[in-house]
Amino acid sequence: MKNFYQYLEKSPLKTTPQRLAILKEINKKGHANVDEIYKSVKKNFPSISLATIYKNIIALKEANILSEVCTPNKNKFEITKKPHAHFICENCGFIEDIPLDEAIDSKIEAKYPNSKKELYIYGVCEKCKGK
Amino acid sequence: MKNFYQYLEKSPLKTTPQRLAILKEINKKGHANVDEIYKSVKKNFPSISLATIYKNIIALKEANILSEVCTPNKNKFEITKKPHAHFICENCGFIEDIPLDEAIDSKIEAKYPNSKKELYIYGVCEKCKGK
DNA sequence: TTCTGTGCAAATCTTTTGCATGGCA
DNA sequence: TGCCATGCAAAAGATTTGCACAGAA
Repeated sequence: MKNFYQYLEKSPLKTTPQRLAILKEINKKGHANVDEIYKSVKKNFPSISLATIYKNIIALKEANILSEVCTPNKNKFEITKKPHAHFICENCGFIEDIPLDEAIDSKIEAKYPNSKKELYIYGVCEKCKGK
Repeated sequence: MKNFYQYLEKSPLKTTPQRLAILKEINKKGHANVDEIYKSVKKNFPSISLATIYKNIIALKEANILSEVCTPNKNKFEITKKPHAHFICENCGFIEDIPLDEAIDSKIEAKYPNSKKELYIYGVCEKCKGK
């Protein structure tokens, strides 16, 4: 379990209960979109506003605490971790982290040094296959 | 230069001047977002409506004639070609097709057969570097 | 105490929908 | 001619903004 206090303290952002709640929720889900974050955080934090979610997602992304996963449907957010690839279910939108093959990573790095690499693999997840 | 008539004739979609204009515009730009497509097509086609652009992008994607490139900002569309990677400028949003390394491709294919692979490399384009 | 963050409401932007008319096959 | 596609206008959804107040440092 991460210590989100430290994440925020090391950043230029102030530590607020709202920010901690947002980070906790994203961490719990692994990946979540704006609406999912809003609805979940609101349960334990009824006064929170959607504008606060948006403003904080932008701020937390700029502070590199959050990363955005872009899909044809809703974009989702995750806690920034070491580089990895994503498996995305074309049916239900489920996102799963998968290790980024070291050989692939260094091959790209050789050609595009210091670039951010995003590898998305689209398919149908086990749950949806079973239906 | 592609023959967009044939693309449409081979699909379940009817060939209309609007669809041809949309495809021609995307092909010309390489990659374009909804608004760019609308504004450009409107110049030669003043009566076209934004709803027509949206409806057709969805239909053309389903017919696999168009592909979507997902970025943290506006999503863009391109004519579906053989698999390739994308370089995306973090500054101006410019997208450039880059060859998908064969070794990388087959490595992923071995692990995730028949999956759609999307590799995005983020950096700063030459134009923006020069500024 | 200072200055950033929050919450609300309104504004703005984006995308979708319904329906009458037009036009491709 | 039959149906799909278009265009318009309205609706619905998503995101941003301004401002007064609250709260972290």
